[in-house]
Amino acid sequence: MAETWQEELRAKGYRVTPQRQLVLEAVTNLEHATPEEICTEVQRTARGVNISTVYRTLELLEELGLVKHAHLGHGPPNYHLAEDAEHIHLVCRECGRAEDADPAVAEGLAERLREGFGFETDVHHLTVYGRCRECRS
Amino acid sequence: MAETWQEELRAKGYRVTPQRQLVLEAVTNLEHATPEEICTEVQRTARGVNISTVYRTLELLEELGLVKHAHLGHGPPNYHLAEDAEHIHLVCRECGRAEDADPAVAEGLAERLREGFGFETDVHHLTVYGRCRECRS
DNA sequence: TTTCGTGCAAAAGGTTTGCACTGAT
DNA sequence: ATCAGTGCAAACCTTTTGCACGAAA
Repeated sequence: MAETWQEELRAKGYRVTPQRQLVLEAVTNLEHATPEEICTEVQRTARGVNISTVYRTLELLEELGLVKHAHLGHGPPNYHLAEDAEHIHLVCRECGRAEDADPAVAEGLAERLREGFGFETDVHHLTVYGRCRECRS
Repeated sequence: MAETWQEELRAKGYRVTPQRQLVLEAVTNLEHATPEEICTEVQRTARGVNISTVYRTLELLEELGLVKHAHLGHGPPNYHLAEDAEHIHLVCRECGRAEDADPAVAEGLAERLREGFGFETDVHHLTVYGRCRECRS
């Protein structure tokens, strides 16, 4: 970590604002959250922050590689820190809940896709649909 | 195939309508399509069909197990016949395009998830995010 | 002081719903 | 003759955009 994200922002001509710091903090604290949830969290500290600012900030932070998002089922996307431990999402089609699993379960998948399709897999965002233990019993 | 889907519909108290037949035909012909695209296809034959009918019909057909849907990135969901050959989706984060791959590339994944999590994987709906060959070069 | 970033409000998708009428049974 | 299904319009929800003001540099 040679430089902080604040320095990186400034180096690229972006400004460091309280809103941007708060959104990043919220993503850090919530771990997995929708834009709406992030906005609510931010507003606990700064009531005035607008949802459109949250969207714009998330887009920026993703561009900088600080956060990532995944699509888990129907609803809005789900944001988390890029530096969080990699994991895959198991989404249950029946109860809709998502649980995390170690990327090791997908061992071999990334290699086969790279060799067979020239496709560089983002294991971070692997989403597997199916039925969870509870719903099966 | 002991009974046709029309019989199945009637058996469950639903009615067989031209709209339902057309939507199922459209899903069959388009192979991978959004509700909007399906609607457009249906309207080539029956101009009056409304998008809300398409949504209601897709929901019904999915309930009956005739069609399935997957979420590929940002946009609207993607419907296809349930009986279509199983395949996984490779979605490129850069250009947004999706290509299909043989489920064999995910060999071992389903087994590990079942044993480790009691999770029954729906290989049909496996979506892998990453960067495609073109965008990498 | 110069722009960039923000809040606000409106627009823009995509999806759902209420209602009266139509048509499958 | 029923009442499920449909078209239509409006509501809804999430996300994007235009604009004028406020604040970071």
